[in-house]
Amino acid sequence: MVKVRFAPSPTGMLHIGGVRTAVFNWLFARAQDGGEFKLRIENTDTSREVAQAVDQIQESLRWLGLDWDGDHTFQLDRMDDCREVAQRLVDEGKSYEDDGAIRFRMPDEGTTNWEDVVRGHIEFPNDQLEDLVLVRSDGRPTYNFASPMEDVWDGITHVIRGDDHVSNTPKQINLIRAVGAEPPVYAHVPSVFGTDGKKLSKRHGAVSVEEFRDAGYISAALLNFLSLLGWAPDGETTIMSRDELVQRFDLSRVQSSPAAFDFQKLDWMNGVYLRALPRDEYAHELLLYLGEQGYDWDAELVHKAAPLVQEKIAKLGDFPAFAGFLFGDVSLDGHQLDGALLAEAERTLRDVEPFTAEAIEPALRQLAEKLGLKPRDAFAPIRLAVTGSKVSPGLFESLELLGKELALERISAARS
RNA sequence: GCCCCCAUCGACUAGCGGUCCAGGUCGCGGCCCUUUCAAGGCCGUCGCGCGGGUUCGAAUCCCGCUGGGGGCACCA
Repeated sequence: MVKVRFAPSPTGMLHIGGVRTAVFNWLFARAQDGGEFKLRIENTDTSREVAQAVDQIQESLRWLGLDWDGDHTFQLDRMDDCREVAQRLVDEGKSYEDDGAIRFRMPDEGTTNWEDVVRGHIEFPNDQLEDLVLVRSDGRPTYNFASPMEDVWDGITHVIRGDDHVSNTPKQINLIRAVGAEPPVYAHVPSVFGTDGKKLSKRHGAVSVEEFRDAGYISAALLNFLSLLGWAPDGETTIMSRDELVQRFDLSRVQSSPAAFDFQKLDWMNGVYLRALPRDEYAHELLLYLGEQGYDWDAELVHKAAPLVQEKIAKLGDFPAFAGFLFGDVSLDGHQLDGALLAEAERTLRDVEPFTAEAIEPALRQLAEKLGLKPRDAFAPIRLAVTGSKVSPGLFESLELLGKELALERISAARS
């Protein structure tokens, strides 16, 4: 039976690099029958900021579908237990007081080593290991003490974490052995970089789960993408459902070299997921998203517009810019329009009845032909007049959704 | 400075001694389709960091170098 944990510290938003670690933990746990995934908050105080961060972490995890088992736990709650253990270690001569702090005596000969599931054999000379402070002089246990202790108490079998912890590991192993426990299996996963090879940070774009959500990525796509950052089931497969991910995930196949976060590929993948959605579900997602983002747009109209954009936008967040003309006035600032052509278009469209895409299309095509214009040239000014942009959903469908009255109004306004 | 780790197309990766003059995906370029933008179809571009070994044979194993990352806290 495996048991893993995700242990973020409640400082600010959940960073996407950290989330990737959570994803690996979760996939690993869910892949095993009865595997458990625990959420542990490594807090050292209980401020209001912490409470908020904890909520946000949980919300982000939930959104991604990374469910954890049982209640989340707080490191802070185990401070007394930690102090007790530290005292016992002092009594046993394995630790000692130093200026009011308690230090753990590291071995100073030989090596400490382990078989890392992703890195293989790792070995540290013990003379490199400094005596670890377990409890500060103010009585607060340190991270490098509390964290491994919690792993022991929680019965964690596999510690899957970022590779910035590699050099903490030998200290933690020695500590765990000193309290008479067996160290867990370790798997240190590589970090996530920006495309420039530097650590992923704000200037690369979105870095927190919330930001990706706000930008209109859908969770299934983000999960799929994150899973593939440092792991691949084979050389071919890229699109995998949640279930398939769980089924195929293999911790020992996780890459030992760092991966760069490619926003372009994420966009592509999000588009794949969006396009694959059944129409109604797509409209539903879109509506939900717009609501979350504070757009108070007519639901029926959004629903009708959805099929027009499904194939065209990669993120739900692109919708307002792409189809916003259906929900509010457009601005034609700085555009020079062919008045004569618009006059013709207006006249043509006035006679179209019913005002549907099927009826509009032949009418406008006929007009283009009559004027000796290529369709693209004839339609461009109309598109601009009606949508306020050179790019838009299909023109005929857009006209239909806008309605005859509004459409004619905009064309007329654009002429003057 | 010391310790640990990493190294295949621009990016994510497959590859675990011969089937690789290195495969897939994104991107990029071209063509086709086309009412714009997308989507789709076809074609193409681009890579084993360097130097030594080992071996009949190396992207694959070993050593060195170079480059990158992480750590060396009474931070987490």
